[in-house]
Amino acid sequence: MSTSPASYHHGNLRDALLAAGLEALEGAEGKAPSLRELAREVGVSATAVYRHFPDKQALDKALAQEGLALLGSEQAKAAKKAGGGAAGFAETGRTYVRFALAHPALFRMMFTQGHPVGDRDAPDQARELLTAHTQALTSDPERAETLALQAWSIAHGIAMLMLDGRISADDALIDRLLDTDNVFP
Amino acid sequence: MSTSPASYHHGNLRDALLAAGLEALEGAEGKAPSLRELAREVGVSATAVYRHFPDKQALDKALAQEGLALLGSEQAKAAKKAGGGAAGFAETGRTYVRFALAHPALFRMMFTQGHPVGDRDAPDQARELLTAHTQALTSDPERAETLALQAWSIAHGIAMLMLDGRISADDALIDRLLDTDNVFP
DNA sequence: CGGTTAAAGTGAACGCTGTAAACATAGAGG
DNA sequence: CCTCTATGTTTACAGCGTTCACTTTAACCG
Repeated sequence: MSTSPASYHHGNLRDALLAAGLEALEGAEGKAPSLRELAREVGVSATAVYRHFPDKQALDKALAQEGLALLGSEQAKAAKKAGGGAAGFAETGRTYVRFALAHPALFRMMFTQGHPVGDRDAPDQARELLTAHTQALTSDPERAETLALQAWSIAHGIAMLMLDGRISADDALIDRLLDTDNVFP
Repeated sequence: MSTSPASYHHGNLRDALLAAGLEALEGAEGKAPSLRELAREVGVSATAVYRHFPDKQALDKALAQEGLALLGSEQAKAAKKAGGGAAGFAETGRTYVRFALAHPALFRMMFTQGHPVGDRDAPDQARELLTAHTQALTSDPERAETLALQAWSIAHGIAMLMLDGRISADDALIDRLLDTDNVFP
């Protein structure tokens, strides 16, 4: 399964670009990779990228969705490990913030480049988990949606403020702020 | 008090750049202005900027602090108008989110370019209001800090998610999500 | 008042970026 | 085997942030 080295046609440039992109987003704190940088990394001319993505933003969007899927799967795993229910729900929140701190550039990309509110065509496991969990907490659908958005907001707010260095990125602080005993009684 | 028109020395380039920057951040949704663009706007060569800011990031930082000051003053005014106390506190939250929606690019700049957690040398009225309000709610200092950071987080989360188009930027929704009856009982 | 000095401007140049256009290659199907 | 098309390449352009060497001008001081 070697990456066929010196052929004119790469084989699966698209996947290679996404892989290189994800890797680049992990290293070198916060710096999103340039299109040319990725092309160089993969060993291909810059304009070859345009055979697979209409423009740089499309590439970024694809990376964002990879990130979204990754977050969703991590949350699902964490919730399951915690035994589901309220404990599982709480764990998805912690996982959300920790994910942001572990992959800052990816996380930013996920929301900067993400599809807006009414966007179909993108499965979002994280979102599904959220609504499922809150719907289990109440029978009132509107109340469930409010809870969902409040929970999302607080986790997202903590994540962003920590990423931006406004509050210290401290694991104990995450727990303290997410402690839902008082927030969602 | 005319801006002396065609002199070699501009007079107060720094202020003019900041003003042009703030204006640019208002128009043209989301697009942060380039250094050259600002210089053009002010009628000066690009490199003149470097006499007043060491690099672009310093300019952005200065713009961010202008924004922070603006937010603080709007919050203070809103809190006062609401009569202070808990009602005033609630109003600062609403004002925070509305400010973000009214000045999206500025708001992003404020947090992207902002001074990190331990940064002195920058008065932050918004932050002061926050701690003052939460300290009035409880005698336990740690509890007050937790409340402050939770309140900040939820407001910031709502603001960012709305700016990024993840939840609809709806005024009624802001009130619903910030409704602290259940969040901070 | 005149001369010097330093602050505040200029233009050209560099390497980087995203993107368009015209051209080259190679693998698949008739 | 030949052709067509998907996928690559090279060249080019404008815009970006930034450096460097230079010019202008206002302010200070003897």
